[in-house]
Amino acid sequence: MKKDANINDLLGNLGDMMSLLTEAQRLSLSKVATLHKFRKNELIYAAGAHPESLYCLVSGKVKICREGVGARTQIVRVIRSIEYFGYRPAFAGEDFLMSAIAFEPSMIVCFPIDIVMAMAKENPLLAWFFVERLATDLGQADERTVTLTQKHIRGRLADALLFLKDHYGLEEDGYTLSIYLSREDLANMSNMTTANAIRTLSAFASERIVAVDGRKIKLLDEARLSKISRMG
Amino acid sequence: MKKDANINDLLGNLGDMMSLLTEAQRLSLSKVATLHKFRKNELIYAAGAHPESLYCLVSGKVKICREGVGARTQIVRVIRSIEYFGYRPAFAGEDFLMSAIAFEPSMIVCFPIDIVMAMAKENPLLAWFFVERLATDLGQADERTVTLTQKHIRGRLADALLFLKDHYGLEEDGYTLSIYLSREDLANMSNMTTANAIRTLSAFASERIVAVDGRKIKLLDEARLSKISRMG
DNA sequence: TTGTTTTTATGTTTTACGGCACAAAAATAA
DNA sequence: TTATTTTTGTGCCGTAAAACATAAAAACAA
Repeated sequence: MKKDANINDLLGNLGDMMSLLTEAQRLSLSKVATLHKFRKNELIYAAGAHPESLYCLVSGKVKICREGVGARTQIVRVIRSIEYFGYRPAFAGEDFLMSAIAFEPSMIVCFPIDIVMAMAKENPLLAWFFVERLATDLGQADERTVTLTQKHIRGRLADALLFLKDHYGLEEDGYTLSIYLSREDLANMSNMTTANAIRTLSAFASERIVAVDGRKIKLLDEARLSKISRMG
Repeated sequence: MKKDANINDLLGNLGDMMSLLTEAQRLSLSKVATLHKFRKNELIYAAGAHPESLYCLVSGKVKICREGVGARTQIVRVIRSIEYFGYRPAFAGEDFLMSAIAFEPSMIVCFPIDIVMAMAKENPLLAWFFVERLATDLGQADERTVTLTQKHIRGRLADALLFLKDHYGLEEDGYTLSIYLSREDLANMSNMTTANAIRTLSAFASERIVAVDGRKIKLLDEARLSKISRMG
């Protein structure tokens, strides 16, 4: 984790949340904000740690994951820029349940979470900013539980691919997912073994639903994917 | 759903949230609050409906559940008195994803959700009240996903039993769960078929981990249950 | 370059759990 | 009471997906 100096250039771009603050709050937050760089696969925070910061991903991509039974990892959420994360445990009065790891080189601004919490308890718009995000995430978490427990392997992988498209988008060609994941990460998103992620992705490729070139995945037939996601 | 009159007696007991309001807010909310009674298994709200109310369970017990793939129901959350529920979808700008159903005869106070939201956007303590609850629920939802997807049947049922104990408590004898669920409900909490819930509960009984008398379940050996929950 | 680790790929075996069928028992209704 | 529906309890069978094994390919290091 490398600390950097030119942070004030960035604070203006942390948009949605910053605009909810009073001038005084914005100023006092900017004084305690710190900028950090993470390399690919670098740990940002670890499950079990005590939360100290509110994180804002400025550039790059981040996964939030949980070690489950017998070292089986689950990717629970993924973060894109510009998105805030890492605040839930502090708000619930808990330590981190999840770890955050950079998918790719990432720049992150950190704010002391106790300061943010104190501000939220005085600034209803800031508090409501988090209400909306938590409410949305909770809905997604519940949906995800149903998906992961009730759909079959093909449906779960189809869901993961569509989710990645929705979240990180496509490249200029309009087909290629703009995030390149290992088969293992794909498996950890879809709650299956790596071997099954490989097999199922190959099956999709041979059915011309996707095209695979290493870690590049082209979604050739989103309608089929949606159907697989819904059906089985 | 039967509407009732003696609501003002109750509003004083809706404690934690009410105490966060200004005098004016408390007064104006009390004017629009309504009291409703639900019989056992009566629907309180249905998935797909547009949220209109904030619900507060005054007495009774409620399950929040989701119809999954092929009519397989999941019990996602359970509500005890006095607890607020049904606010998430409105806060996220969504319709209900879940249905709420009374486990047993229940009394519920309803407040118009748009009024509550308007108040929260002006009253940071009220907003923070929901932040804390949403943050806690989100943590539980994520944990639950790992449990349901990675643990085996015995572990999942053990979890459900311990969860029910934590949430609804025990009767005076110190052993009997103070909620009587059908095997089907137990299955829907643990993500398994009814037949497997019956089988596994019988297994626990023959191992003297629990004692079963109809729908009454005594937890004889919580340590074993915790161990089963952790191991598999 | 060559060696080493990681990732991808595919085949085989095993098993946990769902699906189905069918009683017995209990709850509810007539 | 008797009839009917719902819930509980077991057995058996099929299968989806994990576990295991092994090899090829790619990435990375020396």
